Amino acid sequence: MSQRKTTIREVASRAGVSLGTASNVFNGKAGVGAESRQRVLEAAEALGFRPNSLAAGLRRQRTRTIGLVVPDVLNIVFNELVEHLENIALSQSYEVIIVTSREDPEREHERVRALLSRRVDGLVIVPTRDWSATEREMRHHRIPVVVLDRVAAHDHFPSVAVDNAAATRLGTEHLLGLGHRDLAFVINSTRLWNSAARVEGFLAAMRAAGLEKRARVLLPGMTEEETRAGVLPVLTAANRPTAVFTGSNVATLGVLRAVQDAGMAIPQDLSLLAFDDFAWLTVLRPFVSAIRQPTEALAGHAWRILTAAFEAPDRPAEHIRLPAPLIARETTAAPPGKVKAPRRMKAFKDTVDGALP
Amino acid sequence: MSQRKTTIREVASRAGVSLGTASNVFNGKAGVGAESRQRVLEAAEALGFRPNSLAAGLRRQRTRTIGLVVPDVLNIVFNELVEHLENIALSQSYEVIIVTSREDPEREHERVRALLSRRVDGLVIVPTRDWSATEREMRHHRIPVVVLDRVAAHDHFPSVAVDNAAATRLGTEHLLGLGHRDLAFVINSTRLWNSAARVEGFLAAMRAAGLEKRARVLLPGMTEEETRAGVLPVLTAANRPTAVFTGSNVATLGVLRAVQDAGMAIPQDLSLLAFDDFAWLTVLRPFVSAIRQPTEALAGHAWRILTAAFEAPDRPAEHIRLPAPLIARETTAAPPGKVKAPRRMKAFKDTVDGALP
DNA sequence: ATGAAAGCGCTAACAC
DNA sequence: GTGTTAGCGCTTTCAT
Repeated sequence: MSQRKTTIREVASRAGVSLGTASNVFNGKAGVGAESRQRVLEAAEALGFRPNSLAAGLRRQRTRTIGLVVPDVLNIVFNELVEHLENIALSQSYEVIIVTSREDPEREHERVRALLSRRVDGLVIVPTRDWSATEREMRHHRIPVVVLDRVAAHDHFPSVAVDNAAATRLGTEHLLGLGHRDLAFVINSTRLWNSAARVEGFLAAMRAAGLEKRARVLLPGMTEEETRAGVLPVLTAANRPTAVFTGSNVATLGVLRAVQDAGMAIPQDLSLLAFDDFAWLTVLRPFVSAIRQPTEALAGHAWRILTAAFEAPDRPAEHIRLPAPLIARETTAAPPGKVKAPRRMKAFKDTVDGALP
Repeated sequence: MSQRKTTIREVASRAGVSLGTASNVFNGKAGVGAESRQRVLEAAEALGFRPNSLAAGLRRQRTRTIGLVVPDVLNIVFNELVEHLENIALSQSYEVIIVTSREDPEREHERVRALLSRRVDGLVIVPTRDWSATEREMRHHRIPVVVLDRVAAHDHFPSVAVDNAAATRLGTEHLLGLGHRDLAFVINSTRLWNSAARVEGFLAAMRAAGLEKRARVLLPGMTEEETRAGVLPVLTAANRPTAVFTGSNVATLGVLRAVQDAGMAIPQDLSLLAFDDFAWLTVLRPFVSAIRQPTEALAGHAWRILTAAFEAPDRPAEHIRLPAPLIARETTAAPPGKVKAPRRMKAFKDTVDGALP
């Protein structure tokens, strides 16, 4: 190999036109004779010409490429976001370059710098816990940015996410309505702003029910294994919760493993409600009740805001919050105590002891 | 924004050195005075300099970037491949640009052209059913390519995959050993060469057991929904199989839905063996027996071969086939007939009628 | 050890 | 409608 690639110059000379004319053909510019155009196209075909987008981007100072930073490619939520964003982008003849931070602020920063070096026109980022360095870099470079999913209360950049607090409030009320009183909310970290909002929604609902004392928030760590290990003891304790609400996919996976280890049955011994829904939750038993994020709509807003910023860079930051519906399936049911001693519908007043005999 | 980005020239002049010296600093070239180096670094920091990799790539004629073409970002197998490949690449200070074909040969071709325009140094591709156009393009451009996962019997390019036929032979023997005689193998399409190999392994094992008449191969389509719709009637027919072996994730998902629709219980009514294993299969009930692809090893080989081709482009194509282990869990058990009329261990000789009463 | 200069392949501005 | 030309920002000889 290493045989030099065909350049537009060679195409032009083969077609017997000037370099500029050939360029105009490939860029669909008006003012090229039908015959010349035809000859250029033929020459390009014959020579196997592939325009060098490095050169074009360098010259044009725009790449029609956006960067997308996600923490992880193994998380289905991010996959869906990637999928939708890429589809929208392609439909507008933009491309997206995906990089992953692996929940590591340093790697995130480094990956963003790589994107900046590639001169992407804009950036969509799902940030890590501590992305201040990354954020500073982006601000410094004055590149259009949209923060997706893991938003803060007051992001400097425009942001789009689900209304996390409302979503967990909804979920908690569902559990409460089923008769649960001892609830645990399991999430990886509250350093993520959206996680904090999820916790907040959970707590708010518990508070409204006068149950704040019975509300437990577990923060076992960022991985599935840490979650399993951290949750297991509370599941096997005498005063264990009767329902667990997980704040993310990895939390759900970890809790499920802990439940396995504890030899418990869902929903007989324990109810489970998951944040983030996807296909496998609906096909293996028990079907998991979940809160579904509208990933396509999220991606759509992110794209809209980003491209608007291409036109008008200095418009005020828009902040979108979408509702996330709850889908009740098989894992959320009445607590075990309920069966033995049916409650008398005192609406959130008294208690049913969820502890096992 | 639109404020011009800092260039290496500005950095150099601020540091009081020539452009070339600054360049040498950023590329870690020897022969730069410690003092100059220091000044350049400071200037770069102060100015927020980000080297323009478009310009560098254009000049250098190499981008230290590889392209990765996958059919889909929602399939966990491809996600794992992406994850591992990206990690290896980054550790060698290469980057990877991921594009998706969505199982569409035209989109695949178009995406590969985009990658070519970006002047990636090499390509790893998980091809679609009919990638002849794509393949021709790649050959024409004489760029190093490795075919991953969806390999053919005799690929022109080096290839790495699991030994598909051996894997399904293994799986089929497992089912046979459990006492099943009426087996169905469900896969999306045999136009994928690796799928063809999977079918072949299944058939070979059935033939070896003298059961070729009882072997059924179902090709319901590329989507989960098509699979569900196509499989449901055969599951509810009088002469239904007692075990289903699915050849891919989407087939598994579709079959699971069909099983749901049919109101059947796994493994009591039907055994299920899946090709491709992952976390959720091990955490919701029943735990699904599966054949696991060693994705990390696959990615490792792909990378090794690709980078070897950077050094020696004309070496003969290497073809790697790795074994894929079977992990027996809860979904594979003895067929229902077995309970009523235990077989007398005539080793694959006679039959147990798997049809339900 | 450092500087000057050529040029990677392309687009856009301008001339004809 | 078409051709010419000047860079885009960088790396890489080649002098010094």
